[in-house]
Amino acid sequence: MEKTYDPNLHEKEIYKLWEESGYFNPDNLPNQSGTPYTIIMPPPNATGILHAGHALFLTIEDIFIRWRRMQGYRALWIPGTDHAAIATQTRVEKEILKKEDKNRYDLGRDELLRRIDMFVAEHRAIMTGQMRAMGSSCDWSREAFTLDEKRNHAVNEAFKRLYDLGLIQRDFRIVNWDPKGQTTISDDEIVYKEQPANLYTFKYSKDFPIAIATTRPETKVGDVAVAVHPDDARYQKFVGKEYDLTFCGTPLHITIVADDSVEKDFGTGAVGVTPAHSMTDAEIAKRHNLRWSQVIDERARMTVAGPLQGKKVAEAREDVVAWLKTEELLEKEETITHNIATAERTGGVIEPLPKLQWFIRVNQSFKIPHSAIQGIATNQEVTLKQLMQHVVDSEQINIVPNRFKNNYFHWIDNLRDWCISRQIWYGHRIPVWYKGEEFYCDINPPKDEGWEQDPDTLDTWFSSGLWTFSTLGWPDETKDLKTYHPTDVMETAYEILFFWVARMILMTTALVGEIPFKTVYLHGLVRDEKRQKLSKSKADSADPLDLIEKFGADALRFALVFNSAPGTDSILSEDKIKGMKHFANKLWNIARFVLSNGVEGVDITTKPEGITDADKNILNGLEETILKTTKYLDTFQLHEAAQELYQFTWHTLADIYIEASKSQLQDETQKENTKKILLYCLSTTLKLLHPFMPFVTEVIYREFPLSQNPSTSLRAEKKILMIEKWPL
RNA sequence: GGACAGUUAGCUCAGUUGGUAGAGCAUCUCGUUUACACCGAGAGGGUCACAGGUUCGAGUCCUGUACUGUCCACCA
Repeated sequence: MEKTYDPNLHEKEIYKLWEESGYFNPDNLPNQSGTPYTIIMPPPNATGILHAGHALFLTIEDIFIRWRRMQGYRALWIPGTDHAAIATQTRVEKEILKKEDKNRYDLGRDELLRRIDMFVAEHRAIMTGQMRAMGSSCDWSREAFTLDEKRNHAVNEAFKRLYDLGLIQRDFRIVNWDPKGQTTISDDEIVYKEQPANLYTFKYSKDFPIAIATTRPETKVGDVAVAVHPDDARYQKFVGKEYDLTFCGTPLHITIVADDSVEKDFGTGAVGVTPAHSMTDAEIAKRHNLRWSQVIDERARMTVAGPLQGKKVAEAREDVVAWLKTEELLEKEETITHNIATAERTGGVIEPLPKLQWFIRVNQSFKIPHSAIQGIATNQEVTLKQLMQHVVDSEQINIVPNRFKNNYFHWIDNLRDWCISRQIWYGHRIPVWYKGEEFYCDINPPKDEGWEQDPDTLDTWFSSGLWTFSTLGWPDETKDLKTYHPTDVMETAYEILFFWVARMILMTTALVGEIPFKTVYLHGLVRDEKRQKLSKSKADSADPLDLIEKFGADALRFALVFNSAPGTDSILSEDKIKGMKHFANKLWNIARFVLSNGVEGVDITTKPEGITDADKNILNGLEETILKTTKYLDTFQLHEAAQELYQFTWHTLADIYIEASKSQLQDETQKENTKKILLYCLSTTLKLLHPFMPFVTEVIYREFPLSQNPSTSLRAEKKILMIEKWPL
């Protein structure tokens, strides 16, 4: 053994040893009667490469998996990647535009998809390489991709079943339209940005009795009503009256309505209702049976006949304001700050538009075809919202840390129907065909002629929502599905609780009639030394591979979990990783000391007894560390487990007992027993540390004399630490 | 506007049923010994944001205040 531990000399070889052992696949584990234990990896987006944040989730999940595997569970960890529809297409389109000055329509659907596939293949290869370098003991034979053939099959089947249950419906509604990306997006893909804006107060015409206020005067050519609060004494006398007038060259028919949603104290207390270009206005319109008048198109240009026609909304706004000034209708112009809705991926300003789209109806009640969920019977009438609430409320699913429950329930309370159709090309095509007014929804195209498939694709979260069971073979009744579902832990970032976790719960309860997972473990964000959020879009984000090269995968892993609690953001500094590299080296040298003391033939199959006080103390200390580490892992406190192991290994085993052993080894009456205790402590410590620092512990274990670890398997010459029995 | 966190040693953070304040890094002193200088022995450093309250006892529970951060909603 060299004097200092050099990770680069060993890691690749050790990973190969594990991979070739076949034990990443639970079907090959020696204990086939063990309880199944499952984690499905949150699939990273195929848009980039992994950063330190991904390194954190890989580490945490690998710790759980390795620990359970050592405990004799049939531990399954399925790796995968996400096609991330909008994110990926946007990314590739940007690149093509920059390099070739071409847009998606110049290339055409087939060519764009071919380019995206190439891009994705390249990034998937990089990412799986990174996962291996981290030491991830996932089952590569079951690797999945959200857009591969099996997952596409699951998506089509899921769509059809939900459609047949009446939970998916095509409807003409106001949706979030991204004029830049030329697609609809869901409420969750909106990012609000605070910006100053002008709030204009004016009347439609000289004769109109009520002034209204708006930041978007150009939309007023689409107004059909003015809404006031029912209790507003100023306006009560006008309610029910109708006015015909001409606004900026456009004839308008305005009805005065009373609606509770209007705030008396904001602006003039009266709202110009534009049903076609505002969600809230559409709701008012619905309540009062008002018609819609669309005046803006998909390119954010005015469609209304007259002077504004064809103009961009920003220009039209200036024109309308100028007209108001000329006509002396403008009463007030003030600057306010307000939140502007933009698309998460393209940055485009959202234009609410009425469109015919596909929706998942979260408040629609249906008879659940099958339920193994406690408190929900097969064929019971439920809604998706109720299912999502029930499984968390009844604690069939636990969230760690618990405080995130509040967020979850709050999100569900505010949840509206989910728009799932997208006008982008990359993704799962909607399995619906049209012929005139006829619909055909099935997993395969209709046999007869004349049908045309819906050109749209599905929101990427639709396929991600199926992830925990589509990776296990659903809709087929596979052995995997029976064995490994529901899964045990969903380990992911708290950021993604709504986007993803909630949707997995929705899909799984409705389609499988089970919970997707028993525990949701949420980790925090990893920030760099400047407290900046790491993200794949930033070029300067530390590549885990660089850190591994510099400090070793074990040091990186230990630094990521050391002293950072679940659900809490943490800062990863090179100093911290360096400290953990020192720890790996310390362990290495403990091993060098123990193994250089002639331990060949020492029997550690039975637990040693202490002779001296030092002996007794270290054995007690070890016992306590075993108990504590196991308890901490059981309760998802990895940071405490890591801390405990660090303290024991360095400051108890090395600093105290090894020092004491030096004199004991000189004493003939104590010599043999001391060796036994040293070797026993080392061997046990390696097992306890293995889930956290798999490489160095495995390397050291291979240095044990053959007499200590003869292989029980045909697959290896020596026992593999990875499948040794956990000390408790 | 609503919700949730955080505020503990110079820095980064732990501290789960309330019981005499902890770790890593950094600092200072000493030290070369069957492993390790990526080391050892030792030391300094905190009225646990603030103000009340409950309690024999509060970093930990309750109320309020201040600052920082995050999420959700979104006002036309």
